[in-house]
Amino acid sequence: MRLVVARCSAHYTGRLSAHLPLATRLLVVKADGSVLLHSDGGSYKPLNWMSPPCSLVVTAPDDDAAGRGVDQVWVVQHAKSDDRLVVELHEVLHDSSHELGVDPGLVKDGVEAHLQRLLAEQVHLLGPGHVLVRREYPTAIGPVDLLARHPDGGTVAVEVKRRGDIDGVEQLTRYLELLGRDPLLAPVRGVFAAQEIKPQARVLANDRGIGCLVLDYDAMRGADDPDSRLF
Amino acid sequence: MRLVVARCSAHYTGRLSAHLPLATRLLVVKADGSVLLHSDGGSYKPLNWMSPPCSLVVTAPDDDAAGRGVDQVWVVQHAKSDDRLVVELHEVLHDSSHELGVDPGLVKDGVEAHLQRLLAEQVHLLGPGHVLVRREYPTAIGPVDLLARHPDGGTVAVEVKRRGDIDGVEQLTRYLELLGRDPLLAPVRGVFAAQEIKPQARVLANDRGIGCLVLDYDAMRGADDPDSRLF
DNA sequence: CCCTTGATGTCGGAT
DNA sequence: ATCCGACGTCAAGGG
Repeated sequence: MRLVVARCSAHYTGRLSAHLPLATRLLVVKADGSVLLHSDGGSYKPLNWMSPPCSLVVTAPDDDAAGRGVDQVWVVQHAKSDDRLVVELHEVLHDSSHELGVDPGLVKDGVEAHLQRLLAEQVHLLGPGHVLVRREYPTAIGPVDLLARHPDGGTVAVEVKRRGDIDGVEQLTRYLELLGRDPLLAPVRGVFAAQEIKPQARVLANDRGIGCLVLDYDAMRGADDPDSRLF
Repeated sequence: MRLVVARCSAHYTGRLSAHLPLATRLLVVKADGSVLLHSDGGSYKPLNWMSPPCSLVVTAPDDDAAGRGVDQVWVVQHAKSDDRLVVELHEVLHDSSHELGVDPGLVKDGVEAHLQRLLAEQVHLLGPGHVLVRREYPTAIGPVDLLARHPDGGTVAVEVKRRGDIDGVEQLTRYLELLGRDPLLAPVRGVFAAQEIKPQARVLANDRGIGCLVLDYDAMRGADDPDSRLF
């Protein structure tokens, strides 16, 4: 990994065209040739970048560029598309290289898949007497997150989201329409389950006769395994 | 901006919990206190990070951590949520600070707004005899990208996207339903215009009687102003 | 390999 | 401030 701090300007052309005026920025060149241009603020997204696979070629400036005070020109070309990033470095304030090695990568916990698994284990949260049929119940238009038997007969289709917005209700609606035609399943009720349900989503769900269930992730995780709450 | 290269491990807790095993990484501390942990590969997204507003506190390791070889501990706490990133630095290989100043920011071109403007100017692409009514035609549920008069009478509502997927067709369908009730506009045809139209979106559009128009951005830009193709 | 969905999405504009 | 949609979205999982 190479770290360069320099006054620079940049042009990107590809899916759009973009230009960065002259300013002092951090340039990161990773081992795979990818390049990031960061300013001293904002979030983790670089001002400009090139994703791998790509190649970096450093050249001397032409006469015109040299006249504008350019010290060196970086041309970063994507290997599979015509995306191209051209950086003009005017003044290099820092330049160092470092051997980092391969990263073991991030270990995650707590995403939608986990919520889905927990609700499958705690299907009683849908109401007493519910029995899980299966997770990821397949349909022609994609898998339903959870399918359960309703104690009064019929079936309950559950869409699980971390944050429940209107799209999730639309998605569940499409499933319900399809599943409702199956005489082995009908009648099919719908439940929209999420850690947080947006008001608009709740209104739409109610309007369509879909139930809403707010999931308490910490409580569900605690019920699943008290020890795992420690971290 | 502070750049540190160090062997480190990290824990994040917040919207999820995540762990980074010990490895050599780049740590970037920006002027606003935000922190990025980058490996020497992957994309522009860091392995772990904390977005502003947040505060960084560097402390000495406790006895247990010191026993594991930890040299210093960074606690990065988000100011408005309970998101927290804890980094244990085992060995610092590089540490430098740099004054970058404020960045003037990115100048973009070529997004959906530009496509919309070009199609408004080249409304003949909808077919001969079409006349533009207006861009951003207001409705109760939001503005329609383009509204035009059809040569055979009635109106054409156009949804413009860079990449046309199923959501855009749904959006246009809602507009058509609403606009069709207006006797001054009816009958209202729909056209889904995008640089690229996904097969599923095309099928759905056809099924609903909505026309599909693939936009050639370069050609439209060239027709608009040949010089602007140079960059 | 293409397609679909989720994301600690991020980011910007409008309400 | 919140809500909503676009993004050079990226990245992972399934057919």
